[in-house]
Amino acid sequence: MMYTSFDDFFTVLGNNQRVKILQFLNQEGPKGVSDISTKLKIEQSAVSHCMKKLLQCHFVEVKRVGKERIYSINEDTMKPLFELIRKHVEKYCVNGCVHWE
Amino acid sequence: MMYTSFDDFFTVLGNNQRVKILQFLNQEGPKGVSDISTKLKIEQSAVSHCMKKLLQCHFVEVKRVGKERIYSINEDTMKPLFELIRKHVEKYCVNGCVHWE
DNA sequence: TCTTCATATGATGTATACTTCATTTGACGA
DNA sequence: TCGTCAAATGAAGTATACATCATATGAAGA
Repeated sequence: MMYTSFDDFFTVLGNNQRVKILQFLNQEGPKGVSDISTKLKIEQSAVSHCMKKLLQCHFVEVKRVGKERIYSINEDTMKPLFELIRKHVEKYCVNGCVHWE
Repeated sequence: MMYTSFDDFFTVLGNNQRVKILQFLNQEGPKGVSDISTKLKIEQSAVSHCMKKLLQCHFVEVKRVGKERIYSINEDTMKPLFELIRKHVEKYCVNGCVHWE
C-alpha cells in the first residue's frame, strides 16, 4: 500500500484497532509494543502491523530505548483530530448510539 | 452496520469514494445524487449507498427538492476536519507522496 | 392513474484488508 | 558469542466491505 494522498490517511484511520491504539497512546502517553499488546489485548504481531501503518502516515513517532521501541502519537495532528470527533460524537451520539432516520 | 462509537466514524471515512464525495460537496456546495454520480464518475447506486452511510454518521444532511435529494456536508465537523488533514498532508506529504524510513 | 425521472434498496460476486502463525532481526547481558 | 527478550516481517486463510446489477419506491406531470 502506498500513502500518496488525502484519502489514504482516512483509510489507515478506518480500522478500530488502530484507532484504539491511538486513543490509548493519547491517554496513557508513549508505550512499547508489549504494553499496547497486553493492555488492549491485541496480538503482538498485529500491533506491529498496525504501528507500521500508523508510522507511515506520521500518526505516531517511534524511538528505540534498549530492546523496546516506544511509540508516541503525533500530538499536533491527533489531539485536535480526536477532540473534533469527540465533539461530533457527543452531539449526535445519544445513549451510546447514533440515532438517525 | 451499527454506528455506536468513535471508531465507526473513521470506518465510514475510511473509503476513498466517500471522502471524494465529501470533498466535492465541501468545494461545490449542496448537490443531488445525479450530479455527484456524473461529476465523480461513480455509479448512481454506489453514490446512494455512500450517502446512506454518510447520513447515518451525520457527515451530511439531506433535503428533498422535488424528485431530487440534495445533500450538503455538515460544515461544523467536516470543514475543520478537512483543514486538519490538509495541514497534515502538506507537512508530511512531499512530492505527492508520503516519505518514510 | 400511467409514465418518467431521481433515488434507494437488496442481493451477490469480488476485491481488500485484517488475523494469525512461523520466522527473522536486532539489542542486551551473561 | 550464545541465549533471551522485544519487535518486525512475510505468507496464507479468512473476514469484511465494496461494486454492480436488478428491482423497488416515491414524486411530479400528463
